[in-house]
Amino acid sequence: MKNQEIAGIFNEIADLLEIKGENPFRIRAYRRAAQNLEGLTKDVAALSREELLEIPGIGHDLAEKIEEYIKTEKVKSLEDIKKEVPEGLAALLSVPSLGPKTAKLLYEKLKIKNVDELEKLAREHKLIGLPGIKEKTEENILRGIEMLKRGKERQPLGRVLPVAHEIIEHLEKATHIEKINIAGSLRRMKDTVKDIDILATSKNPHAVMKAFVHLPHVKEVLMHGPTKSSIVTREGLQVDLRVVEDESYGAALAYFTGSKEHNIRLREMAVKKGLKLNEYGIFRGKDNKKLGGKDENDVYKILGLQYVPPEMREDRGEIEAAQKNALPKLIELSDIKGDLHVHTKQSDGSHTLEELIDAARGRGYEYIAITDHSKGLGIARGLSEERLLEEKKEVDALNKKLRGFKLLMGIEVDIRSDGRMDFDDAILSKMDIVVAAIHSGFRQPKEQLTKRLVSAMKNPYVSIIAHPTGRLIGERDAYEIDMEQVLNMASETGTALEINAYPLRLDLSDVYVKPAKELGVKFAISTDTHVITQFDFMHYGVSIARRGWLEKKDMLNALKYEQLMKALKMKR
DNA sequence: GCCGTTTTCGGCCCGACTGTTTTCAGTCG
Repeated sequence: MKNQEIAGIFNEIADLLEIKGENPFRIRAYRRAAQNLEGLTKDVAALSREELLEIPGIGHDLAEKIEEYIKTEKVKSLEDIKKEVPEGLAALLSVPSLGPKTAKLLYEKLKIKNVDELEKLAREHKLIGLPGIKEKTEENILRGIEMLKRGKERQPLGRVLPVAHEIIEHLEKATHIEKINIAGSLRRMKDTVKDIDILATSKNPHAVMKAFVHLPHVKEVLMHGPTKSSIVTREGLQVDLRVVEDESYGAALAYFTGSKEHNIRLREMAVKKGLKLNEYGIFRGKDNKKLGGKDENDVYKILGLQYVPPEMREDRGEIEAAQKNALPKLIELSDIKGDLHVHTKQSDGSHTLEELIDAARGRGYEYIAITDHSKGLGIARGLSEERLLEEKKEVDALNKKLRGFKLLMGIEVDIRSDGRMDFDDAILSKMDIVVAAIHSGFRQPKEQLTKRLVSAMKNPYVSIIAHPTGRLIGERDAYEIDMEQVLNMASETGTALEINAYPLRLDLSDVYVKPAKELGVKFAISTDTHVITQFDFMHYGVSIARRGWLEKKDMLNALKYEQLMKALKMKR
């Protein structure tokens, strides 16, 4: 799929146009088109001109550029702008506090073409004296460069969310707050986030702001205003806090939850209805009468929309669906009846079957699947055929004793580098459930990796593909696979895909979950638990599922035990 | 550059904070 490449090109054009000081609406048109291409489930290369024009934000001009790129691997207008804007200058835009106007100024006056040159001249205080630049601006640019170097990559959701909760707890203790909530991409539960946004109401915003910038977490105060402040924590996370009146809390929450693209669509709708929408409320245009804003749902209701859950607010079609009253009823944590990927101390887990059962029951589950590693994964003490069958005996015995709870006997079978399963079918057929996964050969060519997954899915006993892309956020990129082929094959063979809830994995990513659902693929959200506290990661997986528009009916482990067993037998 | 139950031309989301100004531009979200 060339979708991402073309989206990248449109974003690049937007960056360059920005430096050129072009019409901001034209720039936005490129960005919006890029965003829509990224979220597109079909391959643009396979679309006709008419179908291209149906994509929101794509008109004749951009459709032509898409076709041009598919044919020639180039977009001439981009090559042309590149000749006008010096190479590397666009990279200056990635420095926080430095925008297109300043970038252009720096190039024109000082011939600065990249971040290194910028840093050198800023340190030598050569920027001071340019129009609109004095000591403070120079300091801010240097600080921006530091931030860029330090916090380049986005942080995994699972690392940031606990910090956010901790800060909220501290704030509530330190000062008088009425309501407080997480907003931003963290509330949308994106798999990685760049900063923490918090929204609160209070009778005394000044006191809240003061308490905030003096929290023990604070390493640096970036901004300290009467209703809005920003700090950097010792972990290097930026936290923005905004305080609003109770009357505006809902509108503000909607506004600060974003996404930006979702908000822009809402405001456009408001304008068309003769209304005005901002973080203070939703107002009638002619006399500015406030129509709502205390509750978040006011905004959606008055715009004639269904309430859109935060995880869906990405402008990936949720607004159109909400207009038609056709939003899916998203899966919830309470729908989850069990965990289908769990390790014991037989392989690389830390607990006995009994301990795992207790922990699972404590979380209200009806069942869990025991899926230790297979023999090929020596490093994880993978089980031989004999040890596997021994474990199965134990599981059978426990199942006879247990009341109101079931163990599924399973295996996380390794998909070998040639695509064969680590156990033969005779063994796999004795399992209730088979979870297959790639654990090695991540650097094989795309074709080979795809072939391995396809061959696993064709095996009648393989129920689920675990962590389908193998990524470890911030540590290891996903291995390369032909995702379209994998999704099609999952649908065709009736093999479910795992949404691995381990915070560094969150794999399959929500970007692929939605297109997979549209193909009819089934899913399982699993924690891959090795230590019992990891059972609590389930909610991260549920969030990814919700971001992918999944419902209860899409999920294997939302089924009751009997239905689940029936579903698992269907493929065999 | 896109888009049209007010339009095929003229709109296009809105406000806080900072640093530089002396009324506002730039940046950010």
